[in-house]
Amino acid sequence: MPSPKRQRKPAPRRQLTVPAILDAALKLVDNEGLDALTMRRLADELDASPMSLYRYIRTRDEIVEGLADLALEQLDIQPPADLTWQEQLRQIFTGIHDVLLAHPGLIHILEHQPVTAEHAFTAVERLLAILRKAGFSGSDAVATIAALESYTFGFTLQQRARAGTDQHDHLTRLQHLPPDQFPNTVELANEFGTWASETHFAHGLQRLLTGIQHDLSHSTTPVRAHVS
Amino acid sequence: MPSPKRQRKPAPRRQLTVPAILDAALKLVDNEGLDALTMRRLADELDASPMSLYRYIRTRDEIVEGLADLALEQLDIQPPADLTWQEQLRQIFTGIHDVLLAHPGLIHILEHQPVTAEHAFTAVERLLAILRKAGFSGSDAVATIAALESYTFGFTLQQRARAGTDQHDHLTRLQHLPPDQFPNTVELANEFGTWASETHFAHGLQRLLTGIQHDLSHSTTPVRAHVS
DNA sequence: ACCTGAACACCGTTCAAGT
DNA sequence: ACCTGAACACCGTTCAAGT
Repeated sequence: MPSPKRQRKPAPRRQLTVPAILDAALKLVDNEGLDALTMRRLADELDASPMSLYRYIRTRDEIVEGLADLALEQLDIQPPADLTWQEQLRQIFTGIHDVLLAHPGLIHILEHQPVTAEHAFTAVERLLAILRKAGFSGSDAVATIAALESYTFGFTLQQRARAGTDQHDHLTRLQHLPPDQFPNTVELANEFGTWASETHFAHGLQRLLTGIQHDLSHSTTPVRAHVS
Repeated sequence: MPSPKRQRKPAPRRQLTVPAILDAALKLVDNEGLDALTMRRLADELDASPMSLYRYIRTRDEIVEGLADLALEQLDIQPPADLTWQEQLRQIFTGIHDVLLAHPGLIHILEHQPVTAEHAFTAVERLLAILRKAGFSGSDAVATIAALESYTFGFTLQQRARAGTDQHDHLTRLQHLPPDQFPNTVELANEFGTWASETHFAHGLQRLLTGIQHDLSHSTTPVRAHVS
């Protein structure tokens, strides 16, 4: 005796939405890497057929783009304004580094399609503001951002690549190189155990900032500078 | 009247060899990107069946590893010994940058599997020698190499990503951001036309070297330094 | 409107078979 | 010894069809 109102559908069947799809995709990419993001795997995760996703996104690449934006949302870049510009930059790029590490797949996304995401623009705007206020010329500010971004990006990439390898193997391999051809490498093999560590990141970032500051304070001020 | 010696085989059919396979693979990757490196495509290029390649290599990944080594061979890093260490480092990392640009696919290979290739070791050894001679401690030398490599790597990656996008589109998009939210970005939109240019690379590298030098000359000398 | 199964043109790789 | 075709378990995506 079936009641007229009984509902036999397996569950209220949560609606598919773009955010739900992106959430599932980010989880997949963080846990298993960008390669694991297949339409079929993703659909499985959402208890749907691969084709149903195409109602919401046009192509797999569109999902990938969306992921970049999603992860960059976490970049809430507002260092205290009373810090020196060096310290503000240091905090911002350390924050970027942290987000990149937290989402292991993100870095492989950003390298293929340069950051056109909305949230990237707000970060750039804030960086420009800090640098202009510190006295950088417009073109110098842009060059400076490019340098800091390159360093942060490249470093995190090395860190990621390193994480995927057997560290012990690598060190013993270094130790057993022919000492006549590789005297320094063999002697310093142990030092490579800390290669691309967090300490290295902070140290290098600091050095880059030092160089930038040195450059700024020793260049002729743009105010009525004469070409000699 | 067939002569007993006549050979009817369609051509001497050049033998497949590992170097031949790698050469074809590198050509493919340089021209069409890492994704174009398919066993089937590669076999086509060599006028063979996909399966024949498996006589010489165990897996596609093995080809990719081989490519890294192949491209790094071109790194003939011997700057004149009478230059300052800064200048020697500058030349070496500019050289690395050039090789990475010359083989657009290489960078996407190196990021996934950290450089364990034979030729990478000789570059590291030379860098260590230069830095030790300049007075760097062992651990500092390693940190310094990591920083310079990160910068070079990250910069080239941005340059590559940039190359794949419509530059004009990007600039006009920057120009038309809401000026109240993005005043600096809009004002400096034109400056982004030179983003990740060769000039930027040289400038940033120089600044990083300046920071490294500054650090070195201001740190306590390792000779009988007291901990205060 | 929303979802789906079958199909197409691709992958890397295994296996048993050809010369 | 060297090469190969068929097959397996995957891809992204199109298309016509289901409710």
